[in-house]
Amino acid sequence: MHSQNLINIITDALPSLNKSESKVAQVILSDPDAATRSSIATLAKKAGVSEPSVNRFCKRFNAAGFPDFKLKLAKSLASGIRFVNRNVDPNDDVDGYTPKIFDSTINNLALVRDKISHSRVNQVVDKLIQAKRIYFFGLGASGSVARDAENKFFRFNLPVSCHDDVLMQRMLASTGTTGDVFFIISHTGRTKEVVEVAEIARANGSTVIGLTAPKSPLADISSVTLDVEVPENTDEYMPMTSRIVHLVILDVLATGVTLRRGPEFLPHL
Amino acid sequence: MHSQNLINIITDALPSLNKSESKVAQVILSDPDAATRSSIATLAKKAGVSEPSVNRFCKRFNAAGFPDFKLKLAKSLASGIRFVNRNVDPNDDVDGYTPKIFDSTINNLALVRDKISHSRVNQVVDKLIQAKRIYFFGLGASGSVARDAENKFFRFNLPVSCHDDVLMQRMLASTGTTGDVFFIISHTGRTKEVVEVAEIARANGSTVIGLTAPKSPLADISSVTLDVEVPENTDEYMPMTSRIVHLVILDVLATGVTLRRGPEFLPHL
DNA sequence: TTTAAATGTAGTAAATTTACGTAAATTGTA
DNA sequence: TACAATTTACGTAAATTTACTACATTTAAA
Repeated sequence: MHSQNLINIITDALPSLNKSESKVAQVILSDPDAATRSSIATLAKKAGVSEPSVNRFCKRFNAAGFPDFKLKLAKSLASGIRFVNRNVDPNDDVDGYTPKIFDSTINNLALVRDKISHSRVNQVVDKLIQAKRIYFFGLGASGSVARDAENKFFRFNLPVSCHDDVLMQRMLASTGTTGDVFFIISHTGRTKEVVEVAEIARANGSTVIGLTAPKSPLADISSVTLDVEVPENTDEYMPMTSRIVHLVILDVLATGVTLRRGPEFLPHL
Repeated sequence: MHSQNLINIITDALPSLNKSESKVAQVILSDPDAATRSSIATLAKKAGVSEPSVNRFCKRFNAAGFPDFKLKLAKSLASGIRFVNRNVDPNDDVDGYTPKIFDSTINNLALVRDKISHSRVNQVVDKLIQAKRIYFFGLGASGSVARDAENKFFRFNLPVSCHDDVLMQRMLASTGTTGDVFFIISHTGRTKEVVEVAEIARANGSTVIGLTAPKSPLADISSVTLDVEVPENTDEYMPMTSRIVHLVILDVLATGVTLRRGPEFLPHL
């Protein structure tokens, strides 16, 4: 938990708020920028609550009062991230859907940036450096993530390979031994085939790293899990952003490995 | 155009200010953060001027009034920290490099979000819908981007394929005809082989869409170019973020195609 | 039914802005 | 250079808006 964004904090606290507080929260989240420009009276009216309720809301989030809260909110907005996660509308034109898709991706990245466990990242970097051999596994959309990872790590001169078909994955998992690392990427962590492969690998003493959803079957069976909690896709037109998050996490891991190994292992481009 | 930092604006305007205004400016510049937290009265006292002078100062800098000015100042302070593209330092530990890599990716996405030509996106969506067949081409890191695109568009039931080896690309380009769309992805747009493939495709009357750097050879030869101007990688430890930007642009295109074709073509998951 | 928590009302204090008047600076003219 | 005319800068005080506090009422929980 690094520089937590006020808007994320409010979103997280949403379920624990009482009636009038959540009304205030909704108004603020629906248009945070407008909130920074309005007075306590107008905001209270918009939310259908009294002015002191707004004030109490602010204090609940560690602000001295309403003006201080607005200031903090403004700072949160300044990061170039528009947190209002508007869904793609079937009637949207280019001007509509283009920024929405960018914003949604950016938003999810910011979320994971603030939530990802640094100690887990460190653990995984350890495992990758110690690995005799690294296998990147993924199916479907995660297949191209695995391929990207292979590409990147190969340039670092690490013993890697990548497989996106179940049969090959299963075969390799069953011939793996201690010292082999199976890096398994999955959005849901619930695909039967993927979990089975992980089970086989672990049964043979290999290390399994899961880049997947927390509390999923794959997460449970992995030696180390990198949890990626990306909100459910509520909108059918909105693309799956977990791929992107996975890619960036792999960038982080690659950087971690490079830094740990020192400059003499830098890739030659 | 991004709005310049308020602190820079004030510094620049310093010589053109009159007596009391420059007094106010100096107090604000000496400690901008304190300024955001103080009232108009305390600030006026500190500067040795009257309260309306402070108010007038704020209005001179296009603020509605003092509170609005403080808000803008706060944003400038926050964005100064966030937008500074901090590079990965060889001595960084996990807590250092992890947020830096996320931030760098997020910043680039925000940049392209604000710069991408919506009319170009529309043009490309047109071409993709009209295409008899779509080929996604990429080499190296762009190869996995191409694969991801194939995956996505395939689910929309479009006639797509993906190729990441030069020989196959060249072969397909030379057998392409009018109605075929070659979607070529390249970070630099300067790889000799990639440009050649584009040339061959165009010579045979096919449409070439370039997802690449502006003013590059590939951009020049493409029928339509989607420019991705991602700042040069100054830091050797910082991963290439253009891949991610490319993926998101492909998400945008896929969404555009889906919306244009209507709900009956929605992919079944 | 009692108690505690949540929310609202009304009054007050603080902060901000406006209107207006005076002083300073600038300009033009003799 | 001196002096009036005019503009611009600045401050005072009043008006207005805004935010906060103390207390009352409602609502929910025990």
